[in-house]
Amino acid sequence: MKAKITLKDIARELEVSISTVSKALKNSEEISRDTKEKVQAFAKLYNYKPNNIAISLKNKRTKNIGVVIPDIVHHFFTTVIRGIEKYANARGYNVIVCLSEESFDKEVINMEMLANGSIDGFIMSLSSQTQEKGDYNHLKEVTEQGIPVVLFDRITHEVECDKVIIDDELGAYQATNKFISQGKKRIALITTDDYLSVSKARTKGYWKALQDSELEADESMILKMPSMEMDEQAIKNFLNTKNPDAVLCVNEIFAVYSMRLVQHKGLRIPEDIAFIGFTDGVLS
Amino acid sequence: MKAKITLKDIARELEVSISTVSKALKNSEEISRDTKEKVQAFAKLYNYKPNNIAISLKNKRTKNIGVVIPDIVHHFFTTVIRGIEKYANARGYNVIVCLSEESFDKEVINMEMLANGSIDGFIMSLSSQTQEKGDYNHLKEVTEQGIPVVLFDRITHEVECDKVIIDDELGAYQATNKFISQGKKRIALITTDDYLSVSKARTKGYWKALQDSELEADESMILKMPSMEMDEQAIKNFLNTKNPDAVLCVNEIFAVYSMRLVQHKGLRIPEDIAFIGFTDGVLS
DNA sequence: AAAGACAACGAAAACGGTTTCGTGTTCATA
DNA sequence: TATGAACACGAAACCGTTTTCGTTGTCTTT
Repeated sequence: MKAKITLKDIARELEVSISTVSKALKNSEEISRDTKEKVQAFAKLYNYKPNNIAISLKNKRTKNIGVVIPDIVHHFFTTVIRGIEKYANARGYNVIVCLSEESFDKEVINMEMLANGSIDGFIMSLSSQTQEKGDYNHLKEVTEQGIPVVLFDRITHEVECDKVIIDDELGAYQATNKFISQGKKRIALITTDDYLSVSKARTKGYWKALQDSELEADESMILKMPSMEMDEQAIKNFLNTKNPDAVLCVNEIFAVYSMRLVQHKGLRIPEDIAFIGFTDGVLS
Repeated sequence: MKAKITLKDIARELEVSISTVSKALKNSEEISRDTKEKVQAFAKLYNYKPNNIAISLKNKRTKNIGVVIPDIVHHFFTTVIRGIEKYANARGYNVIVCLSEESFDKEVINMEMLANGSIDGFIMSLSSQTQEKGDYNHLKEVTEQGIPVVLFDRITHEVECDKVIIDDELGAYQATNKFISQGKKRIALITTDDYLSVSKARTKGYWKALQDSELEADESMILKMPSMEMDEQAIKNFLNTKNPDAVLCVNEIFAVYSMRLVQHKGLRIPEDIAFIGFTDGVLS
């Protein structure tokens, strides 16, 4: 086991000072050609690599970026991580991934851990519990400390920071309009509870599209699932009693389950009943 | 913007030395009750949190663990990450995720970055290119430096380190036997090239099961896809010419595509043609 | 009253770098 | 010959901690 070599080691071996070694490796003008070559050759020979931690401490920047998301076994979030990682890596940054698992407490703890010097900035999507609770003090604290935060997808407007979202309201509006223009009359929506900002926006877009049309917007055509857990029975009942000819689903899962249910009933898709589901993941 | 407070700040305000503050916060016996209370109260008031980087430098451990995987938009790998993250987090560790994107060079670069002090250990699954190339020097180097490495799923036996795998050979063997016991005669295998250790093991298990049975093992019943890219035409041709009554697929994707193809042909599953695919992901 | 014990604290080194600011040579110039 | 650049290098501070090893002052003991 050969331990990592440090500036001090090189300095001792070559009988120069640490400062000289440091400068030589940076190709500083102050160091003579001779010395530089000697030092650089030695460093290469022993495969010297500066210690990231020491540099971080000195420069007060870690070249790490913290990504905090509610869930990782999820096509959307992994796609985002892949994008972040690619971009970050090309710029010499590393990505620290923390999972809140939809829990407020975990989100807070994770952020506090990372905020104590481990990262230069956050990219995050809020946990459902956080959105439900409406408590964003942990976010405000880190921004007040000067740590940049970027919120994506599950965001809040109560914190001053950059945000990146897809226009859920517009998307739902357009999807619903598509149904309308196809002559669908009984357009249902299957969504989750409103505490998820995306669901809320999509519901809003759906509602608006109906109000802007001749069709009447009917609260009872909306099925709000209390959690992300699948409740086939609830969907079944809903579809049977409301008998829609078009269904907008706020996510893939709901769409796929619903489609299976109506297929079992012998209905044709999309002639008898049409579907649009959000996010174009593996299931689609 | 209120900057983070340091030991030095507290020491200055309270007119004691840095060492006293440090000890007081650690509830050291050498510090008087009075001083400890004063320091601790002040620290709490100003929300003092020690700087992770400084501690890392001092202790020579980062409480970070590096996870290097080939791909993240993948049910299996995300499930693993979730498991790692959960376990790590409970022990105060953070997870740095690096993606090799199946590239040898990226894998090497990522590991070198992390190995310079950023992490205490690696958990990784090899990129396909690395397995193809058979070059594991980057792994050997970090282990020689005393950095622990754990390989999972896509492993190699050429590096001395802990490994965690599922018994792919046994799994394939049992799956193939299941087909045989169901009376299937023409059992095909759709796999990738052998450089992926998992594919190799699964192919071996398939082959062994056939040899152990009365059925003849026929090389031509094995379709080797040269890459992970889907080539529908190749599968189509294969299924048409070989006309199997059972197909073992080394991954979900192959299975789903193949099933769709035969469904289009009007065959019944599993009566006319049965399928078994590895990994129980979203697609399944 | 001198000596030792003990309590409470501070100085300084260390982790591994970067960077500012000397300092001692050598050499050309007035 | 004295002056001053220019050159090549080293000392030391600094980043924020931890930790060892003094150094005080007070109190007890003989």
